[in-house]
Amino acid sequence: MTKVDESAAVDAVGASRPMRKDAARNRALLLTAARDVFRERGLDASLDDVAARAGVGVGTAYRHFANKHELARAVLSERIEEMIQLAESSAATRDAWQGITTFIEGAATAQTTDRGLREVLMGAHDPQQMEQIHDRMTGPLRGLVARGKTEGVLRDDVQATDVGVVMMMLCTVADVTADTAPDLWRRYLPVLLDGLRPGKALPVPPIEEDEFRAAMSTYKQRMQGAGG
Amino acid sequence: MTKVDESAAVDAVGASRPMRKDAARNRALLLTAARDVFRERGLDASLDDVAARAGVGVGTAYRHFANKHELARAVLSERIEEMIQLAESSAATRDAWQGITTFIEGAATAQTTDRGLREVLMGAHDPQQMEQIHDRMTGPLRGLVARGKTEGVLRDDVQATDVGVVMMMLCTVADVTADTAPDLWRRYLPVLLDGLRPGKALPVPPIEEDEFRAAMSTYKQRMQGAGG
Amino acid sequence: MTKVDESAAVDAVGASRPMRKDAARNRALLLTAARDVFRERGLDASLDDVAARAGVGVGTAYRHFANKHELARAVLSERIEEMIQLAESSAATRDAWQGITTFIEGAATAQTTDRGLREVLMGAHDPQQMEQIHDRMTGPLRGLVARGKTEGVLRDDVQATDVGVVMMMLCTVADVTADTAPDLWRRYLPVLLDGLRPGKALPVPPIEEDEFRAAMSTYKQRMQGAGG
Amino acid sequence: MTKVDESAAVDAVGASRPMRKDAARNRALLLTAARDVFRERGLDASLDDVAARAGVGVGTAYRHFANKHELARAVLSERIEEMIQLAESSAATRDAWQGITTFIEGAATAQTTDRGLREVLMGAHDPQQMEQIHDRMTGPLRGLVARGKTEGVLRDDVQATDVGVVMMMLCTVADVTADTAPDLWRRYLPVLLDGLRPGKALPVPPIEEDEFRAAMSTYKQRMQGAGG
DNA sequence: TATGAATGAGAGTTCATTCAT
DNA sequence: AATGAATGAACTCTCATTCAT
Repeated sequence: MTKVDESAAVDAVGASRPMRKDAARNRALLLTAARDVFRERGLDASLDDVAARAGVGVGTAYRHFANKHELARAVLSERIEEMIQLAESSAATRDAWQGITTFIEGAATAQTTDRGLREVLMGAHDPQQMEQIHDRMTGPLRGLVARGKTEGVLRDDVQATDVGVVMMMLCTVADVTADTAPDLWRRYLPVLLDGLRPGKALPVPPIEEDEFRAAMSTYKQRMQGAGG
Repeated sequence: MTKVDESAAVDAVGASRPMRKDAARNRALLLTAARDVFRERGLDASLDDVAARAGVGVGTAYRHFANKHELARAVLSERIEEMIQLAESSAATRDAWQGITTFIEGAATAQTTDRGLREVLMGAHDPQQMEQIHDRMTGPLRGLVARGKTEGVLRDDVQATDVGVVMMMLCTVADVTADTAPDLWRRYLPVLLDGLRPGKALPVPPIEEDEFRAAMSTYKQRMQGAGG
Repeated sequence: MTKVDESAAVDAVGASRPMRKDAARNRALLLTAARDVFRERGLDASLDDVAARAGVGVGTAYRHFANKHELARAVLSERIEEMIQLAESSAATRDAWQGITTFIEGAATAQTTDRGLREVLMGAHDPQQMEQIHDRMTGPLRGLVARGKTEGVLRDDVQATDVGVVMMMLCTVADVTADTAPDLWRRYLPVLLDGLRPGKALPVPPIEEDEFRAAMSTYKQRMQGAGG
Repeated sequence: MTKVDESAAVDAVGASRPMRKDAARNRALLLTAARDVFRERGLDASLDDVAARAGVGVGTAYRHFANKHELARAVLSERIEEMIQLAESSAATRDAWQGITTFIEGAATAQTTDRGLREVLMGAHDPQQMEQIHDRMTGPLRGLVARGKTEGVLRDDVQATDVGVVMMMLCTVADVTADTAPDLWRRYLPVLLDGLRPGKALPVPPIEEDEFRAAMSTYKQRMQGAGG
C-alpha cells in the first residue's frame, strides 16, 4: 500500500524515454526518504535531511524535483493516489454506507500516520496539479454520496465535501492524539457519521466543491511564506 | 476580555519582588504585540517583528521570556485565561446544555480569529506551566459536564475532555475555511453536540484528563525541532 | 581621498539618532572591506568574503545592508561621492579646459584602481539612487562644458555626456592594461580630448543625459541575473 | 563569415588522427550553440544551457573541451578567425586608410552584437592558444599600419596595437549603449581615427605586441576566480 | 563515444539567541 | 533594566565538473 510507485518515474519525464536505471532508483530513494522524513517531521524538514536519508546529494534532489514544493507535491500525489484508489474502491462497494465508512476510516488512518500528508492536505502547495487530484477524488465520492441518498442512508443536503470535512476533523484528532491515544478518533467516528444520516437538517449549507478546494489551499501562501 | 493580564508579571520573576513599573509595562507591551503578531501571522513570525511591534528591543523580550516558546506560551495562557473565564461563566449558566453550547461556540469563535492560538493549542510548547492552566479550564468544564448528566442532556460516558476534542474539531474546520466559508464550522456544530446527547453509546472510551493534556502537548518536540 | 566616510553612518539610520559606536565601527569596517574586496575581485566576490575581511559575521553585513546590491551601492556611492567632489572642484577651475582635463584624468585614475567601481559604473545595480548621484555629477560637468564653449576650447556640439563617454573609454583601456601597462590609457587621452576641441564636426549626435543614464544602467539586469 | 570552422576539430585531438565524423558534427554543434548562447547571455551562461541548445549532453561538451573556459576560448577563436579574415581582407585593400577604417568598423560592429565576444575579448581566458590567433591577426594589421605610414596617412609612432586599443574603446561604447543608442560609438570613430593621423605626437609610447597580448589576458585569473 | 545523472561546494539570505553598550 | 548590534548555523537553490551507464 505504501510501496513507492516507481512507475511515476516514467511520468516525470513524459512518455519520451524510460528513465535511466540509476536515476529511477535514486528517484525512488528520494521519494521514500522524503515520505519518511515528511511523515515524521513534517514539511519543514530540510531537503538536506531528505537527501541524506536517501543517501544522495542535494543536487540530485534538485535534478528530480524543481524545488522543495515539487518534492512535497510528488510525495503527496503518491499518497493521494492511494487515497484516490481508496475512494474508488470504496465507491465500488455494494453497500453505499459501508463504502463511506470504509473510505473515512481508511483515509483517517492513512493521515494519522503521516504528519506531512496531513499538513499538505490542509495547506496544499501547488493548487494547480492538486486540483486535478482533488477532482479525481471527488468524482467517486460524489457518486458514493449520490448512491447513499438513493439508498436512504444519507440526508439530502449532504454533499461530497461533507465527507472531506468529516475526514479532516477526524484526522485532526488522530494527529494530536497519535502518541497518547492513537485510536481516540474512532470515538467520534460514529458521531460524525450519524450526522450524515437522515434526521433533522443541518443549519448551515455545505460548501461547493470549488470552495472546498479553495479552502484546502488556504494555507498555500502561509506555507510558502514560512519557507515550508 | 482581551485586556492584558499584568498580574502575570509577578509570576515571571517569582514572588520575591514586584516588578518595576516600566518592566511591567514592557511585559504588557510584549504580550500585546506578540498576541497581535501571532494572531495574524502565526507562530513562525520572528521575534524581531514582535519586539518591533511592541516598540521594544529584542533583548527586552529575552529578559522577560526565556525564548520564543516561552513567549508563545505566555500569550497562549493569556488567551486561555480568557477561555477559562469563558468556561467559568459558561459553567455558571443555569441551563447546563446552553452552557456547553455557549462555551464551544465561544471557544471556536475565539480560535477562528487567531491563527497563533490554534497553532499553539494543537502543538503546545511547554507542557509544564500549561498544565496548571488546563487544570483550571478543565475544572469548570468537569462541573458543567457533571451537571449536564444530572440534567439528562449528556450521555453518561461523556467526559470534560470530549468537550475539548469537539472544540478542536470545529476549530480545524473554522481555520481551514476561514477565508472561503468562515461559518461552515457551524454546520457541524449540531452534529457534534448531538453526539454528546443521550442515545447509543460511543464505542471508544474517552481519554483521561492527563492523557488529554499530554495529547495537547504532542507536538512540542516537533515544533522545537522545526525551529517554529 | 579614499578614507572611509564614517559620517555616512549617520545618514544610514536617518538623522534620528547617532549610531552606536561599535555599530559605526563595524559599518566602517564593512565598507572598507567591501571596497577592498570589490576593488580587487569585482562585484562577484561573495559577501562571506567581505564579512571575513572585515572580521565580522555575515549577519552583521545584513544588519547594515539589506542585501549585496545595497552594500555595493553604498561602496559605489562613497566612491562616486569622491568623483562628484572631483567634478565640482574641476568645474571650479579657472581655466575650463584644464578643468576638463583634470576631471577626466582623475576619474580615469580612480576607476583604474578599482575593478568593482568600474563594473558598477557600467552596470549599476540600483538605478534609482544612482540616478540622483549621476544628476549631481552631471550638474558641474554641464557647467564646465558650457564654459568650455564660451571660452572657445570646446566645439558647440559637445555635451556633458561626451565627457562621460570619453572617461568610459579611457577607463576601459586603463582597466584592461592595469597590470601590464598601467599608464597606456594616457596615450589616448590627448586624442580624445582633441576630439572635443573645435574643428570638424562629429558625424553622430551625442546622447541626451537621460539616455546616458539609461545606457549606464544597461547592464543592470545582466549583472543581477548573473548573481552579481 | 560565421560558418563553423570544422578544421579546428583536428587541433583539438592533436594531429594524430582525424576526428570521427559524428564527433566533428557534435563539436560543430557545440560551437554554434555556445556562440549563440554566449552572444545572447554572456559567459555566465551555464554549460547545461549550451549543451541543451546544441541538443547534446553536457558530457559531450567535456569530451571536446576541458572546461567551460576552453569552450569559451574556442568560441572566441572562432570569432577571431572571422576577425582575422576581416583583418586580412582589410589589409588587402588598395587604400591603407580605408583598410583601417573598414577593419575597425567591422570589428566594432561584430562585437556590438555579441556580448560574450566582448566579455571574452576584454577578459581573455587562456592566453596560450589565443596567442597564436592574436599573432595571426596582428600580422595583417602590422602590414596595414606599415603601409599607412608609407602612404602618409598614419603617424610614425602608430603601431598595430593602437588599432586594437581603438577598437576596444569603441566596443565599450557600443556595448554600453547597445540598447539606447546603438550607433553612438560612431560618434567617436572619427575622433579616434584622427588621433592616428599625422599631427602632433602622442605623449605615451604604445605597448608592444606581447604586452598587448598579455593585457588582453589580464582578466584571465579574475574570471576564473569569479567562477565565470 | 555519447549521455545526462550525480555530486557538493558555495551563493544569498533569515532569524533565534547572546552580549556589549 | 533596556537596547539592538552581532553572531553563525541553517535553509533553499545553482552549476561546474565527474563518472556510471
